[in-house]
This record gives sequence, structure tokens and C-alpha cells, in this order.
Amino acid sequence: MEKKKYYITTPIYYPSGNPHIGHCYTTVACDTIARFKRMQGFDVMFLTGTDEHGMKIEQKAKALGVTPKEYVDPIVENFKKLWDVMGISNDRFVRTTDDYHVKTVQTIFKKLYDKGYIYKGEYTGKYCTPCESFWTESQLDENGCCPDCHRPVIDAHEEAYFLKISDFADKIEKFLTETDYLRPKSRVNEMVNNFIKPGLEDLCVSRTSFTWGVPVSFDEKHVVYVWVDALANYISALGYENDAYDDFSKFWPADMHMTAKEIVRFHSIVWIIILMMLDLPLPKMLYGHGWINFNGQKMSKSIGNVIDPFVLAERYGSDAVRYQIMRDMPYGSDSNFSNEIMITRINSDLANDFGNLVSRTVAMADKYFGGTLPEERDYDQLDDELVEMASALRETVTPMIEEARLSNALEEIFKVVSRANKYIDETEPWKLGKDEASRPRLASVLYNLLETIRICSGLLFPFMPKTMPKVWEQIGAKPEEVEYNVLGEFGKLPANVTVHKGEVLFPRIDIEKEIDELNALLTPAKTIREDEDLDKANVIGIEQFAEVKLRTGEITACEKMPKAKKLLKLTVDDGRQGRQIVSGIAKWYTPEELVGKKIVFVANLAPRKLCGEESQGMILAADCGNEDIKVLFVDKDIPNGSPIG
RNA sequence: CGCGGGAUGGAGCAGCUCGGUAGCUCGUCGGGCUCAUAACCCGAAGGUCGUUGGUUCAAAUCCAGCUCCCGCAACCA
Repeated sequence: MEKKKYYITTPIYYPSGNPHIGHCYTTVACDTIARFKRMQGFDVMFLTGTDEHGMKIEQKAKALGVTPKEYVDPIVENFKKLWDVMGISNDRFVRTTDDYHVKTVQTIFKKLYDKGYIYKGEYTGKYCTPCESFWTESQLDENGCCPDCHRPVIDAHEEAYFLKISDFADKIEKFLTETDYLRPKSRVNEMVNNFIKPGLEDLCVSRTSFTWGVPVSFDEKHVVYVWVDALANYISALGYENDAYDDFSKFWPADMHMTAKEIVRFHSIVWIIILMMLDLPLPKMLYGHGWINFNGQKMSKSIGNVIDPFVLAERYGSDAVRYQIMRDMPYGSDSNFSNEIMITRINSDLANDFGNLVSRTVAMADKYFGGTLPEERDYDQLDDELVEMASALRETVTPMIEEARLSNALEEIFKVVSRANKYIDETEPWKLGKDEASRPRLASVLYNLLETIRICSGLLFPFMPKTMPKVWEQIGAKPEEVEYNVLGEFGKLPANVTVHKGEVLFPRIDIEKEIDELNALLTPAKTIREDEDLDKANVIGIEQFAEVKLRTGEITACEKMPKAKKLLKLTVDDGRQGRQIVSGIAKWYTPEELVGKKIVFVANLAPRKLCGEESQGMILAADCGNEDIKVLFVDKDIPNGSPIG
């Protein structure tokens, strides 16, 4: 019999920097769902990949003196390595630089052009000649200058192709409001109010101002711009309009696209319109999840946040990391992350509740029965509630996982784990163990516990694929006893099951010691290395340095800028007539603590207006990484206005 | 009046759609147990549900105003 198919995708990630915990969340969540669907017997296609084109990568590569591909390759390898470490079971990995993808994009672009959905027009924007960059009106700085170099920009026109999405406003609004495609449902209003109601503007889909992209096949000086290129991955990787694969008819449309909330817009509007234009079936579900925030708590050296997923996985095991990020990400909204939250979660849920439950159950079976349960049983009413909860668990959890409500699913599973621990207290097996006559009763208790563990571990497998097989080994469950179709029934382990004591599944973590050690790892080595590379690539001569005039000064007054969150207005005694400097350090310093301090500033920087106030210079501060900035204070004895060289 | 999200015991959250004893996890305190990874189980303390006003027999929940916080955007020279 033909198996039912299930197609699930992550977004393709932009490899301009190394993967972080946020990438992990989306990918792990998809992996869990993919594994779950496989357990249910679906023929699953699970796709992830990287989106490698664009101006930003072109520029970064240029700064390092390498080709864009050379720049991107090692980073892509890092993504793949991370997915390997995290136990990601993707079936395919698409790179937008892969030949077949390029071919698909070119074909789609041509098709849309031939159908009249893409037309040649003119992109009007602000152009910075030295930076060779186009900017939109809103991207410009306070003075209407280039946001990068702050030199004046000129009005410029660039020939470009546009995608005629404006005609589809009604259709897309109808689609979003009348189907369950976009979830959570609350995002539908956001999309309609923000983007559709104000009027859909045709989307610029080609550029001539950079070359790192898929060339437009019929107009070689153009390169396909972002979204047509990136979104097409979902079908190019199935072989749509290319010869690399032949799975399009089998797997399309996608059953689940998952993305973080900031690109929901493109997946709910642009992608759907492109598919409508191509007369292709539409995907069934888009889930936009929230972000992982690190600023939930006050900036503090004592609560450093090591967020490199490689480090986390190495220290706690990938399953524990997977568990924590899924357990603590509420459906549709943001979550907080800190080392403390992670360790607490691992300790209390995985070590204390689940790991310890397995451990004590197996230990008792071993101690009282030499590992193999006798077959006589003795029922008690106390058993009912546990048996009932465990039996119903699969049906409770299944719809949750299918809708990506993973934290809810875990919550439900752990309610049963908790109930099992309580059950041990109620039944007091250690007392039963002292009395020969209670052996059948004791066997019942232990069997019920093993069965509960079997069901829970079976349902936890998609979440923690490395650890659960170890559990099965310990409780003596055979593979066919933890398949999806027997997880809804109690009593599948043989009556005379044999357990095997094993290693501790999730070791308890000493939280204080661990946090200290993690803090010691702060300022990740990788960041520094990246900087070093850039430093080497941008060597300057002494004469260039001499152009920068640094002087000392004393802060005589300081106040917050009313309209600005990040800015402080400093009055600086520079040994001359004094000057006013605006600095973006409000997050780290209060006005009071700065007054009277001596600092170093750039004396010959062109003045510029920031939020209405003129800034005549720039004070020197160090970027300590992890969003920490420290101003360079100097010795009180240095006279104001002293030149530095 | 830029867009959006939020404000519930010490911390993190649920409840709000469809008004009617305020719930969960962690932490704290007390007790129990000893099979287990100093774990597990029970109990307690702790909340005027941001603020003001309105609707109602009844508001965390519905309505209006206000305050504050967080993202994004505009300004981190």
C-alpha cells in the first residue's frame, strides 16, 4: 500500500554568520515533527538548507578578499555540522547556489515573465556612489545620507524587474482569512492590516547593483533578488523544473512550512502569490513561531549567556538542549533563554523527574526480582488513574505535535511522568519488597511503571532521539513495542519483561558551578577570530591613522535624550570651548555616573545631527561582546584636550 | 498620535475567544519517605491579576482612557 506523504520545511538560513540557538529552534522543532510523522507511518520529506546570495554576503566576502562562495562554504559546513550534532534528520539540504536550484529559479522567473506577471520597470532609490549601494528613503540616516558611510546619496534609477503582486490583494486576503494556512491565527490580522489593506506594492525581484545571485536567463545584467530565489527552494529541492530530483508530484504541496515570525510576511503573502501565478497547489500550513530572547533579564556579568549551540550540546547533550528549547517556547510567542533557565529545566524535568523515574523503576525491578518480573499479578484501585492517563496520552499529544504545539505536548507527557513518581509513593514498593506475600502486587506496580515509561519514552522519541533508545534498552522494550501504533495501549510489554540497569540518562548539573564555568567561556572565541580576519584584511598605514585626531576630555554634564532610547547627550570639556557629543551608551551608563569622568574622543569627526541634537565627535568605547559596551575612561591627571598619538 | 507584542504571588508563564471559587513550573519554608540521579511525595507562605473609569447581580476576562516594559523601525560619531 502506498504510504501517505508528509512534506515539512524549515526556512533556508542566511549564512552571513554562524548558526545560533534561534536557528536551532526552528530546525529542531521541524525535526521533531518530521520524526513524529515518520513514526505514524508517513513517507516524510524534511527539507532544510541555506540562502546564500545577496549583497550582504558579496560585501562581506569582498572585505575578506575571498569570493562569495569561498566565504559561504565554511559557514554552510558549520550549519550542517550543527544539524549533525543536534541529531537533525533532514532528508535533503538545499543550497541556493546548487545548480539545480539555479535552474529552477531561472525557469520560474522566465515563466512568470512570459505570463506577464513580471515586468520591467524602474527602481527608484537613493544611491550612495562610494558604497555602490541603493537605499530606500526610510533606510537613510537623519541627514538623508547613506546609513553606512553617511555621505550624501543621489537619486538614482535602476532598471529592475517587478513582480505584479498588487493584482492579487483580494485573492490573498481571502486565502488568509478563509483558510487555516497561517498560524497562529492572530498573525492573519497582522498581515492583512499591515500589508494587504494599505495596498500591496509590486515587489522588486531583480537587481543590477550587485552580481552575487542567480542571473536572469534572458537579461544577463540582472540578478534575481531575494524572494523569488529563496522561496523557490521549497520546490526546487523536490525537482520542480530541474532534473536533480523527481519528487515534486509526490510531495508537493508542503504540509508544513515553519518559520520565525519576521518572515511570515513573505511566506504568507509573496510565496502564496507566486504559487498562484504558477498555478501550483498551495501549501497547507505555515507556522510562525516567536523568537528566543536573551534580554529577558537585566544585563549582568553574573548571568552571562553562552548561547553557542555547539557548546551547549557538548556540555549537556543535544537531547537536553532540544528538550529545553522546545519545552520553553510557548506557541506563537517569544520565549526567554538563559543558562540558568536551561539548566533548571534539564535538572528538574529530565534528571529529577524523568531520568530518575527510569532509574528508580529499573533499580527496583533489579533489586526485588533480579531484573525479570514474575508473571503473577495483583490489581489495586490505586493503579487506575495512572493506567488511564498513560493510555490516553498518545491521543492527547498527537494533535498538539501536528499543530506544532510542542511545548504543550511535552507538558502533557510530563504530567504522566509526574503521576508515575507519585504512584511510587502511593504504592510504596519498598514495603512490598519486604513481604514475600506481596510479590504479585509488587510485580503489578513495577509493570505499570515500566509500561508508563514505555509509552512516555515512545512519545518522547521524536523530541529526544538519542536518549530514548537507551531508555528502551533499560526497560527491556523491543522496537515493535515502542512503535506509534502500540503507544495508545497499555500492557504491551511482556509480563515477564527483563530490565537492564544502565547509565544515568540525564546527569544532574550543579547549577552554580556550571554558570561560573559558562561565564568563563564568555566572549566566544569565534567572534574574535572573525574580527582578526577582518583586521588583517583592512590594514592601514600610519598616515591614515594620523588623520584621526584623538583627544582627552572631561564629561561635565550629561543627560538623556528625550526622544531617543539609546542616546546620551554629553557636554565635554575639551580644553577649548567645549563641545557636545551624542553617544549611544544609554543602555550601559546613567548620566550621573558619567559626570566628572575623563574620556577619549575623536576630535576631528564631522559633526552630525542625531535625533535633533548635534554630535561633535565620538567617544571611545570597547565592544566587549555579548552586547556589553564599556567606555574607555582615562586617568584624572591627564589635562583636558591632550592629543593622543 | 510609526508597527507589533506584553504587564497575573520572588522568577518564568497559563487562564482572557464564550465574564461567575486565580492555576502551573521553578524558588522559599515545613513535613513525609528511603526504591532512586542530595532525587521523589505531601503541605504552607506568598497575588487589591499595571492604573483609572465604564458595562454587569458578578470583570484577570468585555469597553474606554492612561502608565510602564520589550521587539522592529527612526537615532547607537
